[in-house]
Amino acid sequence: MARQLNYHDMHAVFTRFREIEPEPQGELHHVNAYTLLVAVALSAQATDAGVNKATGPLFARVDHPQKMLDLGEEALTEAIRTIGLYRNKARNVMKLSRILVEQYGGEVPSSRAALQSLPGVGRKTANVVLNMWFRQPAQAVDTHIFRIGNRTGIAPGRDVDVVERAIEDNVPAEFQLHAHHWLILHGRYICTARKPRCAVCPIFEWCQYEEKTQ
DNA sequence: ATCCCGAGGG
DNA sequence: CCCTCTGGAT
Repeated sequence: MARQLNYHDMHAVFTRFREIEPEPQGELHHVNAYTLLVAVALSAQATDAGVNKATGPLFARVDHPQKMLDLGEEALTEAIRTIGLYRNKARNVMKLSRILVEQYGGEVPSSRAALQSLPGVGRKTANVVLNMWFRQPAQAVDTHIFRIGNRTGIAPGRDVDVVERAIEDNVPAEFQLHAHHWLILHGRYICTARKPRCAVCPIFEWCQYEEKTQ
C-alpha cells in the first residue's frame, strides 16, 4: 500500500487538479436537492451515464417526493430498470420519499444523521449530498476515490472510513470542498480501474502506484 | 461475507 | 467471456 503523501506533495497534486479544472462538477443529472439525493442513491454500482439515461425522463415529471409517491413503486421500478440493483433502489426511493413528505415537509434534511437514517442512504450518499448541495467539505469515498487514494498515496487505507479520514486530515483546507470531484473525475477518465492512462496523467510525478506504466 | 443487477467496455 | 460502475442492508 502506498504511503501517505506529505503536505508539500498533497498541495502540489491538488494545485495541479485546480489548474486543469478550477470548478469541478459532478456529472449526475438533477434539478434540485431531492432529485440529487435520488440520483446519488441510484448511482450505487452504476455509471453516471446509465443513471442519467433513466432519470432524465423521470425527473422531468417527478421532481418532488410527493410526486414520487403519486407515481408509485411499480412505475418507478420500470423507469429505472436499466440501472443495476433496481428492485432495492426502487423500494428504498419510495420509502425515502414517504419519510421526506411525512417527516421533513418534503425537504431534504441537511444533517448527516437525518440523511443516513433514510433507507438506501449510507455514509457515502449522505456525504455526496452534503458536499454538492449543502456545500460542506464532506468527503465521500466511493470506488474511484478508494482506488486512487491507495494507488497514489493521496489517501491510503484498508477501508473507506480510514480513507475518508486521510482525506480530511491531509488534503489542504483550501482544496477540501472540491477534492471529491477532482478525485472522481480523475478516477473516471485517467486513473481507471483496468488500464490507467498513466501516459496522460497530470499527477504522474507524485504517484506511488507500483504498476504504473511509462 | 453476501446479495442485489443491468449496461458498457475490453 | 470477465470486469467495472460515485453502495447499502442483512
